[in-house]
Amino acid sequence: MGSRETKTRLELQALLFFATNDFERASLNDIAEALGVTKGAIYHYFNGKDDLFKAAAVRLLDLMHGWFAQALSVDRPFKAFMEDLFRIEEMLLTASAEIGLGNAFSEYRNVLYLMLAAIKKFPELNEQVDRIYTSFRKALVALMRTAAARGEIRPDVDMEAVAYEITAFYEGALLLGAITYRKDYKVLGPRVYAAIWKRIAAEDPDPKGGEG
Amino acid sequence: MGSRETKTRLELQALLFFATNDFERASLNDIAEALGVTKGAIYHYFNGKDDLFKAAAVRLLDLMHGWFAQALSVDRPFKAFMEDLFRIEEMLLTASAEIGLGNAFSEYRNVLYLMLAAIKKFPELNEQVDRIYTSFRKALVALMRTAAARGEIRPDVDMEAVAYEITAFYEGALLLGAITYRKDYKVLGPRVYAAIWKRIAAEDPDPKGGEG
Amino acid sequence: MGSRETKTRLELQALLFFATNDFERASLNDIAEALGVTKGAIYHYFNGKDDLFKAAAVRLLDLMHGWFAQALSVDRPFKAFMEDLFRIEEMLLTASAEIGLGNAFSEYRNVLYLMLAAIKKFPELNEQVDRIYTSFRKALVALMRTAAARGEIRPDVDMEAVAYEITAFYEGALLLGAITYRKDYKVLGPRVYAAIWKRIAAEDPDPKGGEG
Amino acid sequence: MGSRETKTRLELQALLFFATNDFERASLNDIAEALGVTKGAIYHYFNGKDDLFKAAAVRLLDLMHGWFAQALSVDRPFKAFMEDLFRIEEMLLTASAEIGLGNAFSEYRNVLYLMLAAIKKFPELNEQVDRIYTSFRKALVALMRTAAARGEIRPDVDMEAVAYEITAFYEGALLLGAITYRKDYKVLGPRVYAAIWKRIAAEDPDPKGGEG
DNA sequence: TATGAATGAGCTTTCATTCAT
DNA sequence: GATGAATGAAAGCTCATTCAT
Repeated sequence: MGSRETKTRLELQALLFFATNDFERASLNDIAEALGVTKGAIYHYFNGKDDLFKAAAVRLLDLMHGWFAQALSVDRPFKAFMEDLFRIEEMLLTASAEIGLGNAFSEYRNVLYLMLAAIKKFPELNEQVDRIYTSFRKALVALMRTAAARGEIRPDVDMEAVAYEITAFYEGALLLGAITYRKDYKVLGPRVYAAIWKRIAAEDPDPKGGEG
Repeated sequence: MGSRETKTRLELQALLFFATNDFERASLNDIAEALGVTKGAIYHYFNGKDDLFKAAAVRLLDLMHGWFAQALSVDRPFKAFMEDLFRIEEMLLTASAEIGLGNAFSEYRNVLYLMLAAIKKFPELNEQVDRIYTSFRKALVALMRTAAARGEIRPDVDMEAVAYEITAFYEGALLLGAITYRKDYKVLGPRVYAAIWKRIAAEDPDPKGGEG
Repeated sequence: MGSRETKTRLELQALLFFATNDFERASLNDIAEALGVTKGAIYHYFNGKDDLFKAAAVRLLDLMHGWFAQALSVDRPFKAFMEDLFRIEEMLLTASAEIGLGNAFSEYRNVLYLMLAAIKKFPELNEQVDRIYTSFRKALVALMRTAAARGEIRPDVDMEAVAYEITAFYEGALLLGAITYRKDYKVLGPRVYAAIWKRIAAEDPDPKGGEG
Repeated sequence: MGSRETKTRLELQALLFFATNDFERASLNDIAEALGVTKGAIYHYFNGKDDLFKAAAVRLLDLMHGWFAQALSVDRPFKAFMEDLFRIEEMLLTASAEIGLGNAFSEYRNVLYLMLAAIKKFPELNEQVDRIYTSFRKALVALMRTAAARGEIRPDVDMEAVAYEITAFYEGALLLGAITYRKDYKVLGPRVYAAIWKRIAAEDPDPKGGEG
């Protein structure tokens, strides 16, 4: 196996490891063992512990970018997209398994903690994170434009605000799930999106405007 | 100065320190210096580095609980409350200064990182965190009930879902601010809340239902 | 309670504590707690941790001296004395309880370890230990002289050698009990002493000289 | 030099060091310096200070087992064996030098202290110690059987009791030498064994049964 | 390309001792 | 007489990193 492939493999395995192990507390011995290689091998491919972590984090951000892009690229009704948002863990599992990461990301919490740890340690990653969320919001706006053109949603919607609303609510719901261990978002998330949908839908299905 | 007061002072000073210094990366030497005591003194009051961190985290959660409770206890129009939400950093600054914590919490990001680090390290804190957010949402529902009784908002609103929506969006907006360093929430947050308000307000100020 | 009495009490309690706790591993905090006083109080009466230990050890040697002297002072047949030797733990228990030391010395092992630790730490104690064993052997010889005068044992016995034999065998049996946790001495000790007795008794009860 | 050899070397050197230095009082810095390696190297091979001590102690017990076995394996008259017992320090010196331990064990006291400290600290070593002394006694009994078959000692001797007597007296004599610093055993030991020999010898050289 | 023994700086922790009260 | 908060020196231990092989 060539050098490039080995390095990639190590990055993915490290990502897998850091999904469930705190970077600062893990020793390079632990990491090497988890990766099935020796410490020396790690120093062949990376400039040290920090470098390995950063490489793994960059790879995570790349993967997230791909996952988000893929989730938004499928052409389908906007409503269907919104309904799918909280199937994130299902999506993560499928995506993880596809690239050999197993079920390390079966909990979004792991992704969130890992991302936050990486950003805190390498503030320069903020740029990349920013790009991910900016493009996510841009893609949402694009989706809404298409949906408006198709007559799915009203054309006078403040699409930028709604895109931000969806993104922030989505992240917030996952964050609350991460810090309280209650997956309220599985139940309440769809209800909230239904309300948002009602607000932006082209034809109000309930002329009286009542909720619930 | 008695033992109890000193311990409390150390906890608050540690909280202050951890607001801007990563716990795992800080050595006990750094911490002791920042606290103006010797390492031995820390061990006199705490069972070690971790114990000090946990004590500081518990104190933070207690403070957050108090801040939230106070913010929700003032009797005023629901709309005014919503408009105030994103003045969090102002509120934090005032509250911090009051208890001698200076401006360590001038950025909510610091609070968020600290809280997440503490929860990851001490999962048992989840219970306390859960209590904070649960009571926050309950207080929101109570506020809405009062508002409905006063005729401010529509009585048929799914208050539970709206409370969750506000909480999650709020946290998500702050989280996005933390990981991207863009304070979009200062601009977009109020716009989103305006849209939510329009949806639940007793009298629709825009009979045509358009946004923006 | 006066100062002198308190000091004596502390020494005895420390002895009690060191009977089951290794001196080097015990912290002064542990000791103070076990003694029911504060560290400061210990420094009132002693010059520090080592000084306390030495005082306790000296007290132990004094007690041992007394126990040995008492055991040898009772006027009775020499054979009876030998038969009693391995009732040491019974004797220790009685003696300990009498001076308020409870059952800390229910195992001779504890006495042995404590004495060895003290001698190793304070080689000057060797003199006192030497005196104890020397006087034990001298008392044995005196007992044998009396016994010979009474016609209990043969007058041509090499009393010094027998005294040494008894002493060394006795200590050796207890040592083996301490390092192997097998109390063989309870069974085999009396058998060995019976053989020794047969050798020194005035009238050979078994003219054929067979053992067992 | 391979790992296994280095570990063994460290264990033997540690044994050498602990023969004359109290384990609890010695710092790991002292030990590392004496072993000619860094503290890190010690942690490379052992799980800490205690682990190193235990490894050294186990090695000592192994060596003792070997020494005892060797001393008892030579086929010669039982009397000659008994006469040799108190040449232990000579034997130790020879054996120590053979395996590169120099003259650390020129005093049996050192062996005794080390063994007692190890047993107190690691009670699980008792099993191994027990095996050593049990096999010592068994070997003594076997020697006596052979001697009886050869007509050296009387066949009706209670061999088990005599084996215990010899072992306990031997250990006791060495213990007294250790705690009083008087090597009485060098003079009195042989005299006592002479008396024992007279008791068990096949032909009583002194028909009148007198001692000395 | 890969190893793992060895390092040493710096970490967390312990604790006998002091001293203001 | 007695306290216990505070100290600081030194302990045991960790670990990223190096380097001879």
